Amino acid sequence: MSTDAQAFVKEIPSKSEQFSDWYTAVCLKAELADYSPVRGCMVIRPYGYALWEGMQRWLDERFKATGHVTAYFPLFVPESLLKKEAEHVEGFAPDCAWVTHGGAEELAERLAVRPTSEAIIMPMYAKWIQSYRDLPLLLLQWNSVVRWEKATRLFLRTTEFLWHEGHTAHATLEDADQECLTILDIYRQLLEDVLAIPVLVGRKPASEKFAGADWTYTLEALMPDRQAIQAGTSHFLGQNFAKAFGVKFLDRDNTEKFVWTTSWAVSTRLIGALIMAHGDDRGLGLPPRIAPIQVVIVPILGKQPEQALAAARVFSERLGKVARVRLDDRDEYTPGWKFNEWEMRGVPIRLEIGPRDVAAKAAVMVKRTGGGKVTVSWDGIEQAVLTALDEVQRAYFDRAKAFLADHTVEAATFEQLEEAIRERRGFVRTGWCQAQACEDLIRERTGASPRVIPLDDEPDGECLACGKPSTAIVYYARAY
RNA sequence: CGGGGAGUGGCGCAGCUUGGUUUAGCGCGCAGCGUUCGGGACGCUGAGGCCGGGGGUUCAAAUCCCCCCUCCCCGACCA
Repeated sequence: MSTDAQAFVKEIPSKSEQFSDWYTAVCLKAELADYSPVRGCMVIRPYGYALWEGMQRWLDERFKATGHVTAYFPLFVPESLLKKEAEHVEGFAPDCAWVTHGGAEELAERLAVRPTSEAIIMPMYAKWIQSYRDLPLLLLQWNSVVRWEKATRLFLRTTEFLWHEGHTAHATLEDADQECLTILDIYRQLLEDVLAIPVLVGRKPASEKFAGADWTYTLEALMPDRQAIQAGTSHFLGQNFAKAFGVKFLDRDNTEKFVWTTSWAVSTRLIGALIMAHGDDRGLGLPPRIAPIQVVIVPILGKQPEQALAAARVFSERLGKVARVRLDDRDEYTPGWKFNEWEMRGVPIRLEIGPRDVAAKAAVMVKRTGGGKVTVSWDGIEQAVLTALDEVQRAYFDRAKAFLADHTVEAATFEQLEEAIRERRGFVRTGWCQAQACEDLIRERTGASPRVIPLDDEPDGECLACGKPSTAIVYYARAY
């Protein structure tokens, strides 16, 4: 029996020793996703999709509260529209999937399957926006986009992926920039408060900005393999798209002006970040605020299952009013099997209810983050569970935050930066003169890219590449 | 896109080097019945496979040759 258990555990590779294999195994075994018959495209299974729905619900509430409304734009982008903004087409056209036929007929103009939707949305904005009274226009859509990636990984990079994309138009630069920052902070809250993933918040260096943007704000998280992952972006598009698509409005002063636009997104890639951030050798680990099942109740059935089952049902109903609860009353599996199964699926809290508990009017509670079994009495079990859920949420965040702190280092010299990247220390904080040549040199010599220029960090020291006084702080890392 | 590795019942694999006693096997899982149930239970019975696809070589191909597809891992580029 114990040897079987060991054999089973080995089905999930070690997270610390075989991170990539571990990641793939967890995605598949926890039934978050599966491979599809289409190259590069994954199937998001119900348990994985429930994570996405959780993010959607949380975000949608904030988007609505900040005045955004949801719309839907076409899947296809005519090539002529995609080409209107020069930098944009250069960035995205190489990775587009193209529709060339409708039925048997060849199309006069081929259609890109949207890699992002600016180019199909802007013509509509040109039509809808006439006056400053039409601004700001705050729209978003929930959709999928397609980018013909060469190498793919479940959730982290797939040919088609799900996201939302916000597209807003404003009368002034300041309004548009403020919009970017408002969204950025909503994203930060999603990452930190819900997904328990601490992030660095800032701007992208020019080389990493969105194709067609003036600047891009970003959230960068550090994964356990010490690679950075871009967790969300908010783009200040300036008047680039407005000018390319002729989106103008008549202002109060009776002069015609181009609008200022933004676009922003987070994708199902966040599910990948979530898996990597909190899982362990037993499988998935889910922060309670995003866990589709927060509490699983496992009755210990034994010879006289009725009593334990009856108590479990009562708990299920009571706790169901304050948390997302699953009663696992399947009689074809033993309790031990279920314990392992639900741990592998990352459920934050488990309650066991057996004959002993019924006799003592108690239940055994176990947190996914550790601490062993504790006995809780039936009275006030709701409060005990809610407290435990908070503790698990905090434990994940604290752990991730400590990891980030432990893997953020300073580099005062080029050699230190080189070594920190080579040794995969994580984020490396340095000064930078913001010259492209210096960035290129560092990229070439170390393999690291500048991930983020923090918003709230004053420049100090010198640029490691050229020795001139730095004009910005930048965090380097290897990245997904 | 380079460099490695892999495709054999649902999953994990063996068989391939040296083609033929292999009727393609093992473990897990699955179905039925019974016994079990506080950390991946057990017995009995049973179902399930044109060996990734296509071409070739041969009396004979899971096994040898060629082409293609897909996936995984390690690197270079992108949410």
